[in-house]
Amino acid sequence: MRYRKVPDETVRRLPLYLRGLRFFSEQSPDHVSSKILAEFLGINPWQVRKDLSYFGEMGTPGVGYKVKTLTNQNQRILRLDSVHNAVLVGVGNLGSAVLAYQGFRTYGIEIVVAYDSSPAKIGSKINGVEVKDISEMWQLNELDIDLGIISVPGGAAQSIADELISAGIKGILNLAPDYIRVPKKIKVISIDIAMDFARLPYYIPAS
Amino acid sequence: MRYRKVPDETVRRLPLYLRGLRFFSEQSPDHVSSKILAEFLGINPWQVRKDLSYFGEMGTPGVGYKVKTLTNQNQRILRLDSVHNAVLVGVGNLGSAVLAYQGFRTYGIEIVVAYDSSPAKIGSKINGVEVKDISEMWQLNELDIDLGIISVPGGAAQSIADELISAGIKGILNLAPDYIRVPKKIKVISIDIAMDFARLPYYIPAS
DNA sequence: GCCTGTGAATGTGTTCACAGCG
DNA sequence: CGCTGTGAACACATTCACAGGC
Repeated sequence: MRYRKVPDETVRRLPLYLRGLRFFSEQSPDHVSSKILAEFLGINPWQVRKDLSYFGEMGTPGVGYKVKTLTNQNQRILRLDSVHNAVLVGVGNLGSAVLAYQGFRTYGIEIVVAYDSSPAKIGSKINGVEVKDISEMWQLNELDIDLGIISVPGGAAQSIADELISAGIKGILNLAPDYIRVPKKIKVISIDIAMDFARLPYYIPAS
Repeated sequence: MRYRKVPDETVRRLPLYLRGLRFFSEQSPDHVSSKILAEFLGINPWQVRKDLSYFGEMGTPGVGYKVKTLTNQNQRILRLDSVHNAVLVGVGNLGSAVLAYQGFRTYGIEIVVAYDSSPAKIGSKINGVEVKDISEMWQLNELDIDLGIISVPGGAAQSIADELISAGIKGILNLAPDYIRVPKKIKVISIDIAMDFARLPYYIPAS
């Protein structure tokens, strides 16, 4: 199966494997089997094997996958082997929470600067990150930042995205409830927590 | 195509259509076409038509879909036509942000109580929602709550999920980076922002 | 002429079953 | 004998193309 196109769903699961590998590396073993890893993550063993096989032969028959090696390979594939700097725009409730959240660091991603339009917030520091005036976003060009997080209210995301892109950002995590139109070169991943929450009742049998 | 099984991906998009419909209802028109709606949401017209057709004939050829009617139908399908009460567990950064976030209300979901283990937080009110001691979660049984949000640190989600389920919760939005094992009757939707963010560099061409 | 609804065709992802290595 | 890697079978989702209603 070498050299076949990697399914997007496989890419989506790569960070999940990283999460599992991190867990097992804190435990004991040198090796994990697809079965053990899958069980921990709540998926099937053959899915794990198939996913990993897209990138070459990663494991050893009869033994499993070497935790450390697989972690490194996985990080390299996701380009998480080098540090990525990120900018966050919109220091509201969600934006502040994201700033305070340490979870990105474990993947080698660091938020180095934030922007907001509210005078009350500009100049302050949240979790060690300086909040600057949104009208100074052009300065981003000077910095080595390739990722952006948009956590502004609905309706405002498109113009922020445009600014981020013209400031050289290559990938955007969009937390606003807006569809944003971008050039093909730019990758957008959108999360709308309210939308995900809203489909939960569908699955609940009538009370 | 009547009476065929509704694809999960279609259900996932229903709240998206609701988002679009809300936008257009604030504008002018009685009707929207699949083309207009699709363009606003960043998807294809035929996807919109196919999705909606699973639930019967919703539109009028030559005219489009009636905004108000489609909104009502959509809400009924998602069971968002009645109010749902929710509980949130874990009033950290993310949990507080979610409490303060108004976005759920527009879907008819209301967080009515929160729990945390930190004495500093217990007894306080965040955005009008009282924070109670996590050891009192059994009291949930008394209330009419069917949804739960888990926003505790990684590693703690499973035990919280167990408690929520034994307190009668039917659906869980899991924001913690944990896989949680639940009975078949219970629906879990998991969001791991860090994980989604972490696959962004994969799509960015080498700098 | 415009727009919906939908079978058919296509594309994509998952699951299976097993050959082959350690 | 356990576990990986993978073609093949299957399941699911998207896209197309167009018949038919307004």
